[in-house]
Amino acid sequence: MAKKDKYADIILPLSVSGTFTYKIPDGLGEQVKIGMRVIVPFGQKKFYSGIIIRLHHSPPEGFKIREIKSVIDSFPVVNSFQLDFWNWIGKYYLCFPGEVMNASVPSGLKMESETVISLKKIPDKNIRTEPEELKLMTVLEYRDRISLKDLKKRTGIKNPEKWLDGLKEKGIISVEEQIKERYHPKTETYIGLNDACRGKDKLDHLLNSFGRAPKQYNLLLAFLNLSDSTPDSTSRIKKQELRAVPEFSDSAFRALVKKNILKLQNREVTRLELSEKPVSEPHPLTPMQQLALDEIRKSFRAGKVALLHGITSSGKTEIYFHLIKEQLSLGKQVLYLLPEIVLTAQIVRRLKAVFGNQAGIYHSRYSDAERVETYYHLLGVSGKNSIKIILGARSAVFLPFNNLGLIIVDEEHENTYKQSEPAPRYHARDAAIVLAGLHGADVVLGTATPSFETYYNALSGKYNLIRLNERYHQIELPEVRIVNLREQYRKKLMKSHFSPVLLNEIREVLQKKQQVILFQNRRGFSLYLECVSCGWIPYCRRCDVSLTYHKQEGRLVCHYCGYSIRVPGECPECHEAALRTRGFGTEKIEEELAVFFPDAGIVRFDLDTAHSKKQYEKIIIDFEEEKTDILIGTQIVSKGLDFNNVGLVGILNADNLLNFPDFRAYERSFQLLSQVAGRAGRKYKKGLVVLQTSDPENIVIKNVLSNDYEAIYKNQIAERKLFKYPPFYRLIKISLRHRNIDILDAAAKEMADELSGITGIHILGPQYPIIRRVKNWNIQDILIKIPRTIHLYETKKKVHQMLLNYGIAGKYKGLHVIPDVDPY
DNA sequence: AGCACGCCGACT
DNA sequence: GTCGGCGTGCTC
Repeated sequence: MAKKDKYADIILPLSVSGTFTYKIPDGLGEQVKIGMRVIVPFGQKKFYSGIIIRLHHSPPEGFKIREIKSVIDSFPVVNSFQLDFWNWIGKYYLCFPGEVMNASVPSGLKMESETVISLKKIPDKNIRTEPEELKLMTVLEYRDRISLKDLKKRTGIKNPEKWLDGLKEKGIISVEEQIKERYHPKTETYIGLNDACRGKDKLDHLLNSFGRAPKQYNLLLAFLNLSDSTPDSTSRIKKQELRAVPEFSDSAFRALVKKNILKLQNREVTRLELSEKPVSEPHPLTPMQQLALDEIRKSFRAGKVALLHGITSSGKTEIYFHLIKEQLSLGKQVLYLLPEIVLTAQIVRRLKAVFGNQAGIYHSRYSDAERVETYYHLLGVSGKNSIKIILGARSAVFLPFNNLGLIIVDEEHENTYKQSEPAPRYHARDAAIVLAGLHGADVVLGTATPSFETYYNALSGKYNLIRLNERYHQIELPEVRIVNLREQYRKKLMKSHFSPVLLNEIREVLQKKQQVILFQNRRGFSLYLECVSCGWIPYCRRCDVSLTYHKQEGRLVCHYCGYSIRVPGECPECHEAALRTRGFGTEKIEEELAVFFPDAGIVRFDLDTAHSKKQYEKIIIDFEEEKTDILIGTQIVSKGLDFNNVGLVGILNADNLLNFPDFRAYERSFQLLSQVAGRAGRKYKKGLVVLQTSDPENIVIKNVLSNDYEAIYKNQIAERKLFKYPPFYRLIKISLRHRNIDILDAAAKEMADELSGITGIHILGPQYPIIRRVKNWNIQDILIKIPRTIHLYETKKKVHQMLLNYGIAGKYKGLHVIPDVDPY
């Protein structure tokens, strides 16, 4: 009786529904385990690394089954907690397993084959060849192994397959699929003294033998010095250390190696900055903080999520540190989530000081290799196992934890926790709560301005609410002064975008040697061009937006698709006049401020100027060390940066924040404005906030002024209930895209009709979004509202099935259907 | 997601 | 007439 064949269900990193089943080759039956990576053939020529999620004996029917090519790992790289978590993400956020895998596994651990062409022999020159063949050969003779992609780029031939087939037939080239490993451990070369040269006698003898090679003699002496050696034992030193000494010469070094006096050794080293020892303790808590900590513990014992509602600078971080320490002493892991933007040197430094090499960092500004190493640390791979705490951005929820005791979600209300592109469109705060459930771990949500969903959960008793109302060192809350823009414009008092009040206060604060932060919401503040004569405005060819003027490059750029053109010399429409700039950006404010305050150090802080981790940190450190006086920035400046000497925060225009057409607009405005205001007046000093708006009577502005979170919450929660929005209803936004607008409209209408057939749910739309065309894709949105009273997963399943049918139905070919659960 | 196959416009 | 543009369907 032949033994039963084994099969594996495998997730591949693709946006397709379901998994793929492969046969496990007889010899590999014992090796493969769930969670391991394997290489499998896919389609005509490709190979991918996929992850095994199920092993079984039932051969699938309906297609020819192929075999796993090889097993990559000797241990699972995805554990069972992760697989359960992936499952939930897919089910809740209506996305495919491959999409979840893509978000979870660092790209350094993913493999994909590429076509590689190699030159086998140089053909006879007098053979008649086509010009394409000649071009290909020229490149191939220069680089005799090259990927198909590169070859296409270098020759400019779009479809070289035909010519390559010909060359292959003639035996000139060979074509193969090659799988590249992307992650390589970092190594450093260490230098040691060869054993044969050890001992005083041998060394003396050796040193005397360099009569005609003084450079080698000096270098060896320098090495012995550096390596702090006795004649009998020399420690190894890094090659780069030796290279730094003045005696170093490459030829002498090579000679010493060749003579077997020095020996080289490659050692794997970490890319992570792991400091060995903690150098400080968590600060002792104030009585208020201690009280809060006790309350948090009480919530944990009751199995509830703790919401720590602490005003700015009430010292939430210190409470976290005490909680972390507790978990570590229990041998548990901790996940500490922060919104991307706040992951600055400040908090990283503090965490490392207190927890040493037990603390690891994980976010998108880290390199691929660093991410793989952190991932391996959590898996506990060969010697890498020190990390117990992860400080990370949203994607850190996917790391291979196996023993989580606590998850902290700081600045819980931040919308950067929600991923909107690409799938999985998950919310890290919500996902973290589910993840904690899988591990039996506790959760703390911390914020000064809770999201209304979270606050609702706290008031209804689902979460436990803990208030922390006292500011550190009894710093007083800043004074907020409102400037009525409409009135100021009417009285012609405005100087560009600055009211006299704001300019005066800036001047005064600068005189007191204090610093200023100016906040400006980016939306609606880009610079564009307009024809002086006919009013024509340059639009993107492919998107429904005007192009933004970039002064430095002298170009007009589309912020949605990247399309860019040079600034035309005259209006292309009427040919009568030139174009002039309209609107204003942070650059312009910087320019104007420089005129008003020529002696002040002004710095712009937005995604353009803070591109890399380095630039970003430099701006912050310069401001911290008071090398700059005025910081102008977008939302970036509102996020948890602690500065000590900010006398004034100016909000240039709150209007377009308030007028944004979204049910969360007031919630977000309040959060943003109070967070920005909170930057004013740290450490013993009361600060001032100048808020410019043309709508001073607005309820948000009123409550920012009185710092009344409760009031704005009560107002908005009533509206949410009335208009059927979260937290009373769950939302799914379906975004439909099609090249052809008529097909799109028809599909959207039919889908909305069909969706309304599902019992219990409400449909809004279809409607066009604000930007109704991006990259030549026309867009329509349908909003589904699901009441809390009906079964969520059954409803979602029905909806998802319907959506999938639209994707393939013959009638609406080419329709893209993108579900976004709990959209922002 | 990539890759192949297949059907139409624009150049030799 | 061919080349190559893109739209469509499929991958265990």
